[in-house]
Amino acid sequence: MKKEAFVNNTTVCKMKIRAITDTMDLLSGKWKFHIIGTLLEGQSLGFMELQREIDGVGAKMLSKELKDLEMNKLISRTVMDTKPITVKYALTDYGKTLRPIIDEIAHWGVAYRNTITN
Amino acid sequence: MKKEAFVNNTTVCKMKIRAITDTMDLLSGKWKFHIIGTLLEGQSLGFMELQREIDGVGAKMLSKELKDLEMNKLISRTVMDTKPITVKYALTDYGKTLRPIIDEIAHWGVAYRNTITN
DNA sequence: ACCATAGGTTTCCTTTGGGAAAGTACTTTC
DNA sequence: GAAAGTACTTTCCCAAAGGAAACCTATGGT
Repeated sequence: MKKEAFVNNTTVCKMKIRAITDTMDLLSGKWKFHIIGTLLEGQSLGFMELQREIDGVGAKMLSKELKDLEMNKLISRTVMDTKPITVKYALTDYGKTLRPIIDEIAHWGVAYRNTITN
Repeated sequence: MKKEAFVNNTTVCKMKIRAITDTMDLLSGKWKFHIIGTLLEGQSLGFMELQREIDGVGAKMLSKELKDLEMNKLISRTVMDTKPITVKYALTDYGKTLRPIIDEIAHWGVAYRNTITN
C-alpha cells in the first residue's frame, strides 16, 4: 500500500494551502510589506516620499513593486495635475483589508524581539 | 531644506518596520508558511510525511527550511529510537504563536479568491 | 540478492531577485 | 542657461533561491 498525504488531503486544508500560496504570491519580494505598511500609516504618498520613507529601497525595485501591487489592485496610482507633475500612491479599500495581516506580523515581531533579548 | 522621511520617522513606526522585517526574515522562502501551516494541522510529522503533505517540495529545500526553522526555535526535531530510525518534527510552543499570522493570511487568501472570481 | 522505507546530503544547473548607475522627459528656480 | 526636482525606465551585473537527480547510511521484507 502506497502512502499518501492525509493531513493536507481534506478539502478544507487544500483550500487553506492554496489561500496561503495566493496571499504570499501577491506579497512576495523584499519590499511589499514595507510599502503597504508605510501606506497604511501615510495614507497617500508620492514616489519620492515613499523612497525616503522606506530605508534602502532603490528606484527600480520601488517602481517594480508598486506596479505589481497596482496590477493586483492593492494600491492606486493617481497622476496629479500639478507642476511639476506628481503621482500619489494610496492603498485601495481592498489593499486596506491587509491591515490585520500586517498588524499581526508586526505584533509578532515585537514579541519575538522581546523573547530573544531576554 | 533637505527633505526627510516623516511618516516612518517616529519611534513607534521604526519599531513596527523593524518588527515586520524580523518576522519576514524568519519566514522567508517558498516553503516556510507551508511547513508551519501543515504542522499546525498535523501536530507531529516525519520528514517523508512532510514531503508528502507539501506538494512540490524537494528533499533539499525541505531539509534546509526545517533546519532554518529549527535554528530559530520555531520547530523541534526529535530523533526517535525506532527501527528504522524516524524523526519527528513539531512546532514548539513558540512556533505555535504563529497561528494568528497563518490564519490571517489563509483567511485573506480565501476572501481574495472570492473577490477575483466574481 | 534486491527492493522499499526512512532521513537526509551533495552536485549541478537554471531562474529569480535585486542593486547601482545612467538615461529620459519635463518644469521650476537661481 | 545651468542646476535641481519629480517620476520614472533601462541596462548591466552579481548573488541568492530553488529544483532534479544522484548518492549515502541503515533497517526490514521477500
